[in-house]
Amino acid sequence: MSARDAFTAIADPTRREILDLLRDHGELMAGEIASNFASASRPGISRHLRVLKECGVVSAERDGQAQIYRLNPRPLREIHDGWLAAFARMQVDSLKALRRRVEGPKRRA
Amino acid sequence: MSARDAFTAIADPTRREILDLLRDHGELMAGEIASNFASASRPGISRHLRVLKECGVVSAERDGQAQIYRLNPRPLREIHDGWLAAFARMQVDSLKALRRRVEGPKRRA
DNA sequence: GGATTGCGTAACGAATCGGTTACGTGTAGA
DNA sequence: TCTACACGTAACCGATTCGTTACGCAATCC
Repeated sequence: MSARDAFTAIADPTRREILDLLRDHGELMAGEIASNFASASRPGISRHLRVLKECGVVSAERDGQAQIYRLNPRPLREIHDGWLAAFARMQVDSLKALRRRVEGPKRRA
Repeated sequence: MSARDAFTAIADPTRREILDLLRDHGELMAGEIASNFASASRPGISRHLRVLKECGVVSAERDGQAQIYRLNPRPLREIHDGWLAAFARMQVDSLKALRRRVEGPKRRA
């Protein structure tokens, strides 16, 4: 159970879809979430939900027999504002790229 | 060769470190990159570099016997400005959370 | 030409992943 | 209490991941 961080959470496309659903609907029962997927069975979704919970991007609450899942956007925003921001700020500087292409590979010691 | 997207690229902590190095140094030889890791051997890093290249977040160029790697920030910025932005915009609305805690779980049909 | 350097690849193994079916458990309702 | 429902978990499977060591190949240096 090593790398249970938000990067792991969003690495899988099915989990990203789950997060999309929760973002759009606010909160959803486990079954409601599962019924949105033809690509995976209910137990499969259940395990994705557990992973998402372990990664801290989702929280669950019992309500009778229902299990209500809710999004916790904080870890995602931390990625957005933290690690990823440093790369998003980089301009793709096509001038520099062009010069590289014209002049050929930069010689180094 | 299924999911070779930028989400896959950044899922692994070693690959994130490689991207950090390239962001800080502009461009690096494969060996220079590998020498920064005690946790992985040179062939291991070489394969990470291949994955990063397949994910489109890195480009490589031959220069003599050196292989020069360079960052391509565009896919990362696309994640930042695209999918992740929708979650980053969500405020964590602690008032709503408090109300939920006070009133108990929201009853649903 | 022969040795050295830089780097990729093949082959292998342990661990994890993502899916399945079958089952167990707690709550709701008759 | 008996039944139905919602959900999680166990067990199993094939595929992938991430690390290793051994090797091959092209370029450079003497």
